[in-house]
Amino acid sequence: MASVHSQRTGEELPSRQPLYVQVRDQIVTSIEAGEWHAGDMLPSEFELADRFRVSQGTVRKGLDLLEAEGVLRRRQGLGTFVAEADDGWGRAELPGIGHPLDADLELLSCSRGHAGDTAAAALGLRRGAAITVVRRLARVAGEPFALIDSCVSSERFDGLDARRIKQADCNLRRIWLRQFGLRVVSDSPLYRAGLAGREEARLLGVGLDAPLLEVLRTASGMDGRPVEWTTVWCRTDLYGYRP
Amino acid sequence: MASVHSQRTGEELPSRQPLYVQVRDQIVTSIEAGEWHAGDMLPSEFELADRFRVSQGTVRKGLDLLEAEGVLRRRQGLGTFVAEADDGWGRAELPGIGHPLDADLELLSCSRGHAGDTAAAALGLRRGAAITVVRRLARVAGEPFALIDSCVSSERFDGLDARRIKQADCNLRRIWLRQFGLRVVSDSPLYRAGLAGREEARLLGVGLDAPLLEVLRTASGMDGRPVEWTTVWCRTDLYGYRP
DNA sequence: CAGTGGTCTAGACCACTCG
DNA sequence: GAGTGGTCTAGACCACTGG
Repeated sequence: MASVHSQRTGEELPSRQPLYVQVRDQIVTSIEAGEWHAGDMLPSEFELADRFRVSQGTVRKGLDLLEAEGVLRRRQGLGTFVAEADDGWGRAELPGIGHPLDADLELLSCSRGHAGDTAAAALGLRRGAAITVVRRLARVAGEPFALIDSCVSSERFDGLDARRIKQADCNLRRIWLRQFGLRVVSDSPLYRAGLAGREEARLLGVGLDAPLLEVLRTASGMDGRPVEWTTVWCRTDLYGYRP
Repeated sequence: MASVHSQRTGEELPSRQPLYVQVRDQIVTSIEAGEWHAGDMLPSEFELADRFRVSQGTVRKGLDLLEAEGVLRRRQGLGTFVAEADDGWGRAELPGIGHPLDADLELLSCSRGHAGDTAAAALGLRRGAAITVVRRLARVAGEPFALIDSCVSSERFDGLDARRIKQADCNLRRIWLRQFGLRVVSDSPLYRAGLAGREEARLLGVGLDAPLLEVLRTASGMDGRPVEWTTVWCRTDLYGYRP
């Protein structure tokens, strides 16, 4: 990797990235291309250094980035592994110091629509652009906990439908990665409190006007551009929400 | 810093920390001891390397940690600077992509009490231990936005009172640092949604049973032990909450 | 035991900021 | 130009894991 241009097809990227960032990007690209799947062990740092024509320390710095982003997991004496794509909707947790609880995801709907002002701004689309809205329900111990609406550009994720989502166990990030070759990372969310409307109350099993936690978040691809806009409506009478 | 024991007074810490962690700890200790204050420039990496008897790369790794924790700020060509202690209660932000808004903090009360189960568990104290509760109000553009209750051990923060808090512009972290020589970092918060009680409604200027965002968070010292337990009640009808 | 990641060093060069 | 942080290298040794 003596030079960016010698290995890239000729696109761009902000002029000149440090080598360790290029290493990071190359590894993400390889994962997105299907060279390594979730659970696979990556070549050793020295092998990667050889492959990318950089020193082992530079490879390590790139791997450090990816571990911090949750893309890789490393264990001393064992190796570096590709992490399972986390759906990233959040987690339920008991307020008194406890571990995150397991939740089951259920697909409620997958429908087409047009971007309103908020969604368009969040996704960098023009107002009225075609979007696909995926509505899911998260259950904890069988009880409804969160209603999750995710919006993506219909153009970018062409062919996204209920069948595919169910096949992927309702894990959207897994679909982005395996079907569309795109690994995303969640941005920092914005939080609000609101009251349950008719629809939310029915789906979450709470009374009308019950207090609900609203979590607003975008997720961006490796290039930093937002590709997913998610709103979570969360009842927190039993559990708290941990990002 | 050939050995931990040669420079430590003989306490403990998990057996044997890496050198760069020891560098990090030494620097925090120096800041807490008042050697460098907020805004001060630290010695260069090479000077620090000389002082700690390690290589410049090891110093850098320690500084990287501190920058990630928000303790230091570094600017290429300029130097490394001690960051202002951030109070860490959070920030208000307009839901449609915008910057965090400035908030004014007002002290409502500073009172003594006894730890309930939650506070005791969160702070690692015994139930009923003496605690000091600081209640503050955050205003955005003059309008009440958040009610912030912070609990600390009265024993550890002996002499904490309203006068000191006002002198520090209601920035508690600044007091922990300057008066008690302790720099803390916020842990990941837990979120809930609730309804405004009589007290919260009055102070925040919302109606009874208005939806409020509840943020629960501990903050821990350099040694990882929790020292501050904060609950934020936040009205989010106008702005969102960003951690 | 061999192979992995984790730490540490010494030295080089670059990019930025200021006077 | 002098001084700073940012990147990169090559090589060494340690600590952990598995067979």
